[in-house]
Amino acid sequence: MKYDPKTFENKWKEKWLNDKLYKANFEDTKSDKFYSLYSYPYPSGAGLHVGHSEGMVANDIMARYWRMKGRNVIYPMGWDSFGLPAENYAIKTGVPPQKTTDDAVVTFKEQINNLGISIDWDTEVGAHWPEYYKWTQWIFVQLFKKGLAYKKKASVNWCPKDQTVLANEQVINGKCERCDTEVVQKDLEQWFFKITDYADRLDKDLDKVDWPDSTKATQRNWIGKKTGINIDYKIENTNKILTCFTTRPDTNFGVTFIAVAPDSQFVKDNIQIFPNKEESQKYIDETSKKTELERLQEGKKKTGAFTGLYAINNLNNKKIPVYLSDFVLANFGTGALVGVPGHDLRDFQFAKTMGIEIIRVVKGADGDESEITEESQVQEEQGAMINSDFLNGMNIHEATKKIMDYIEEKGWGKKVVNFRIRDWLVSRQRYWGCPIPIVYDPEGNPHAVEESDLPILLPTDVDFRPTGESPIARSEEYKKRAEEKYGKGWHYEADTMDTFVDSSWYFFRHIDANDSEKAFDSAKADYWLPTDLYMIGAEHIVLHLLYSRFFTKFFFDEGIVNFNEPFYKMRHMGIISGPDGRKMSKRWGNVINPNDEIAKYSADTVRMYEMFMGPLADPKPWNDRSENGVFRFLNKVWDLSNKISSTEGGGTPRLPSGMDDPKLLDQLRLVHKLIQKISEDTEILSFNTAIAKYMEFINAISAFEKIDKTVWETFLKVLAPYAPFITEELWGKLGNGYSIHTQKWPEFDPELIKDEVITMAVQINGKVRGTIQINPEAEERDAMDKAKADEKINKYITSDVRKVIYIKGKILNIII
RNA sequence: GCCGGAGUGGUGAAAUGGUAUACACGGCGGACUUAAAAUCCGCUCCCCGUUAAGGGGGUGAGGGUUCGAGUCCCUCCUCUGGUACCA
Repeated sequence: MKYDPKTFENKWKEKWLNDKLYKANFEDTKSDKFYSLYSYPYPSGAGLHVGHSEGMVANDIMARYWRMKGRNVIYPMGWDSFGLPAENYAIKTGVPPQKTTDDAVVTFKEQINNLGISIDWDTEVGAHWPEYYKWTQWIFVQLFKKGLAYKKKASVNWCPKDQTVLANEQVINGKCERCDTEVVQKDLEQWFFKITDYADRLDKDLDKVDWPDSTKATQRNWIGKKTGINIDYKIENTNKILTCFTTRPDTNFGVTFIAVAPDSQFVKDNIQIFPNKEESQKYIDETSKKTELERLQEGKKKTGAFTGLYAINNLNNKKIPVYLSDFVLANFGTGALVGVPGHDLRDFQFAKTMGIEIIRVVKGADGDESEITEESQVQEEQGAMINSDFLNGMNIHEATKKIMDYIEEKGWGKKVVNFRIRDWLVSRQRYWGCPIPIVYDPEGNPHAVEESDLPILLPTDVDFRPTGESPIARSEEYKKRAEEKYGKGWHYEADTMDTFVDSSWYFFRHIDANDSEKAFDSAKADYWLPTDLYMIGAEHIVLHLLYSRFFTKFFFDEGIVNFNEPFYKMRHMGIISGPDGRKMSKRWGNVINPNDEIAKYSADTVRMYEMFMGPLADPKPWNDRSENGVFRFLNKVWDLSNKISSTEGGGTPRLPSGMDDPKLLDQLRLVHKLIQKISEDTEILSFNTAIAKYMEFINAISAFEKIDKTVWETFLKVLAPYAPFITEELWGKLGNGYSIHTQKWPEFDPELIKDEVITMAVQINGKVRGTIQINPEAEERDAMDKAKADEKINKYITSDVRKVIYIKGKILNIII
């Protein structure tokens, strides 16, 4: 009979589901556990794509492997089901987001099951389920109570097309990450989470986790920890102080101006006393009209206005003019900077434009001490100090230390650490999200909704069309609900939460998904978390991780959990491009749908091909022909099952002692080596090489007339995590009880993986001249004898042997 | 600019400092077939050599460390991901 997956894949899928074969054991809190987590997908109408399946299969192989190794495994799945696409679809078609989403979830589940992904569906969660978002709201309330959720009027990024606020992280080059529309600035009352309180820990604790270095670097970059000093400058003829943040106080003798952000607090407070008040106001008005994009596009072209104020540099009592300029950011540092045009490119550009003096305080390349007139002379990163009084001669790093201490001693400033990261803006003026559990009294003061009154359900009587105001503000039912509950004039917050709030804690809910009393059980969380393998697309490495880590640390501080990092080991799957090498897209017609591939070949083929394509993390193109190669492999596996010798195997494990059949010994050697290699490769997620080893095994074993039954059954067990369907089917056909997936992972016998002879390369002066057959444990003398006995090698030994390098089992190198 | 990652056959890719190119695809030749598909067998880095026996070269470029380098170090080039008036 031929390999015909259609006759059994569906059967096993149904049976595994009905039997709940992959149920996590929540009673067990002692065994080693394995939490296999795939970043919960957004259930889009397009269904599962090959990127999803790639990550899910990787998680699945690990889950299946560790189950067979005896660990208590949880492999949950959930839905990132709030968000813009469903809402935009509703605006276009009138179909409620609820329906679109629920339909998509059905499709996703079906597809996941078709691939044989071993999900415990009892742990399913969905961001849009009231029983889930009740607890998202509960978390908001906890943050609010601790002062970590707060409201403020802020200049925010506004997308005119989506009609909503965007987080800094969602603005790419001044454009909306979702629709590419130019983002504008708008002043609005918004809810924020105070993630900046956690900035230092978010940076430091990256040392604890096993993540790709690039991911850690990106996180660190985003957090942007900067050590520097805030220096106070007296403003001449006033009692005002202007504080500037700098990381390079070593260059302070080269300061020739101060620049202040036009929208900074200092300017707002003191514009009245600016000698050049009118000119300043004009500049402020001009710059406030610019969009983020315009500001960026100006690039090197600096603009500014002189305030008429002068600050005093305590170091040398020099008068420094104070300017306004929009290259200074109001929300970094103190919103003001000391300008050192000789040693900062931007300061140089500004000084040139405004005609400000430039002083060299660091020697240039090759000790250049000449006047700085060209951009290329601006020395930033290294060098020795000059024109700097007591700092002269020191390198910039020494000088930085020295002057920081000096300024602090004198009381002119204070060392500080600054972060690039901003508080997390969570308000969204959209419908399809988690309602913010805040109610306003008639005076407009916000109050947290009582925990017993959660969840605040999303109203259904809304008009989805965006107007810039949250759609649920126009719900009559929502208005009435608040007034009935709290009295006339009271109303609920009409904004919803950023969907990143939903996804920042879903992995906590998975381990206690049906708890109606609390968000999750602490003891369960302490047992199951942190996750043991988190697969996530490289596109999520900034926001989602930062926010999830923030929540985890908050829970830790609240005493809810005893760990402070949620994801121990994390890996990324590389993006799969179309067969033409281009990004998969409807536009190019190169989208591969896992469903079609399953129909064409089999679920096992799709699984194994996706793992065989290359290293998990690498980007790689789809290749239908290579996929066919994996299908051929599975066909061979199927066909070889007909070569089982039932008389020889008999189901009793054989040991090498007393073995009389050399062929059986050879087969045992093959399969035990396979166990070893597959275990190794699987544990380090080297799935592509593991599959190559299955293929080598099949190529080698097919040379035998008959295959021992025990050997074959061992092979099936070892293949089971990668190809769950065919192995289950063949396992049963050989008369074994259901299910192969609950079998114990075979252990290899160390005696059987040793080679008796290996082929060793022999080098003469480092050049390979031949090979010898030798026992890997043999001594140097044996190796030399064998080498000399080999005519091809011996003919190169033309003079006295000066030195011999012999490494057992590796190499013989003869130096003459 | 800054921070990552990567450059190996026609292609996807393998190689704890130890025979570079495993495994697979594709290609070529053969078997089976009326034929095709499927399947099976052989060859397949480049150059010289008659197809052989033999050599020689070769992992983006150039240096270095080493008995020995795709792998480690330095300089550079290219591609790629992220990020950017962050003081």
